[in-house]
Amino acid sequence: MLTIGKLALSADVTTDTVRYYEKEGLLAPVRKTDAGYRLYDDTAIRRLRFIKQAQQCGFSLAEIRELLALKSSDAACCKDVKSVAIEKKLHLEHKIKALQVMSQALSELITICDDETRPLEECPILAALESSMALQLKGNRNG
Amino acid sequence: MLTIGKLALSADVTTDTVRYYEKEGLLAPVRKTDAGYRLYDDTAIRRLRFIKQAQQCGFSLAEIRELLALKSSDAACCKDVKSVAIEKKLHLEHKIKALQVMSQALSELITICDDETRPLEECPILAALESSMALQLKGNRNG
DNA sequence: CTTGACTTGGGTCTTAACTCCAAGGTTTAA
DNA sequence: TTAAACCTTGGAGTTAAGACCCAAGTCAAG
Repeated sequence: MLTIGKLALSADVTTDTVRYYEKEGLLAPVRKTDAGYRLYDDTAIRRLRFIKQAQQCGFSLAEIRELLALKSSDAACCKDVKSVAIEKKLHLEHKIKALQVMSQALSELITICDDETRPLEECPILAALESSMALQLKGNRNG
Repeated sequence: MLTIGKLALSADVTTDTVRYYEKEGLLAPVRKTDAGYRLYDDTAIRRLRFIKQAQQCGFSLAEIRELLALKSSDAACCKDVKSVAIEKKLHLEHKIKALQVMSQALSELITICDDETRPLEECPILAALESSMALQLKGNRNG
C-alpha cells in the first residue's frame, strides 16, 4: 500500500494532481487510514500510468474518463475502444490540417515580403493582413 | 462614423468582443458622444480585420498587440514583421509535429487491435496504455 | 520527545478569449 | 409618444488541468 506521495512519485506527478484526478472521478484510493490518509495499491499505479499515456495520445481527462468507464463496463468490447481511438485520431488530423492551413498562410505572407529593407508603411505583410486578402486558401476553398 | 454595433457587424463579431479588444488595448474608438457612445471610423474596420486575419494565422491577441505596436513604431521596419511571422511559423510547425506524434501513436494502437470481437479484458489498446509501451516513438527518441 | 517530512481539506489563482447578465440611459421609427 | 432597438458600465462566469497556499493533524526516526 502506498500513500499519495509515493503514488505521485511513481508517475512523476504532484500529489495535487492525484487529488485532482480523484475529484474528477478518475482515480480513487483503495481505502483511507483512520487518520484519513489515502492508501493505494498497484492497480492505482497502472491506472495513473494509463491516464498519463492517454494524455500523451491527446485525450482530455473527460475523454479518459469515458475510456475508463468503457473499461469497467460489461457491455463494451474491444471494438468500442478501437472506435474511440479512431475518432480521436480523426479529430487530431483535423486539428493538424487547420494548423497546416495557418502555416501555409504564414508562408505566403513571408514570401511576399521580398525586400526586407522596406519601411513599415509599405510592409506587404501588414498590408495583406489588413486587406482581407491574407487567407485566400481558406476563402477560396468553399465552392 | 460607426457605432459599436455597426463596427462589430462589419467584422462579424459581437459588441462584447469589440469592447474586450478595447480593454486589451487593441482597438480604441475615435471618440465618444456626449452620451458615452463609442464612435469609430473605417481605420477601425481595417484594424478589426487585421486582428481577425492575424488570429486566423494563429497569432494570439498578445502577439497581435505586439504586431500592432511594431506597426506604430518608428524604429521598426519590414524585416521585424517578417521575423515575427517566421518565428510564428516555426512555432506552428512545432505544434504540428507534436500532434503528428500523437496521431502516429494512435495509429499504432489502432493497428495492434486486430481482432475487434475480443472481450475488453484482452483489449490490446487498453493494455498498451497501461503498460507504458504506448508511446515508444517518444520514449525511444532520447539517446 | 522532538523534529522534519508527509498529509488533510479547503480555498484561491492561473491562461485565453471571450460571453452573459443586470440595470439603466439613448435613439429611432412608427 | 411610445416601443423597439441600441448603447453604457461593471462584474461575474466559462473551460482545462492543474499549481499554489494554509493551518492543522500525523507519522517515522533519532
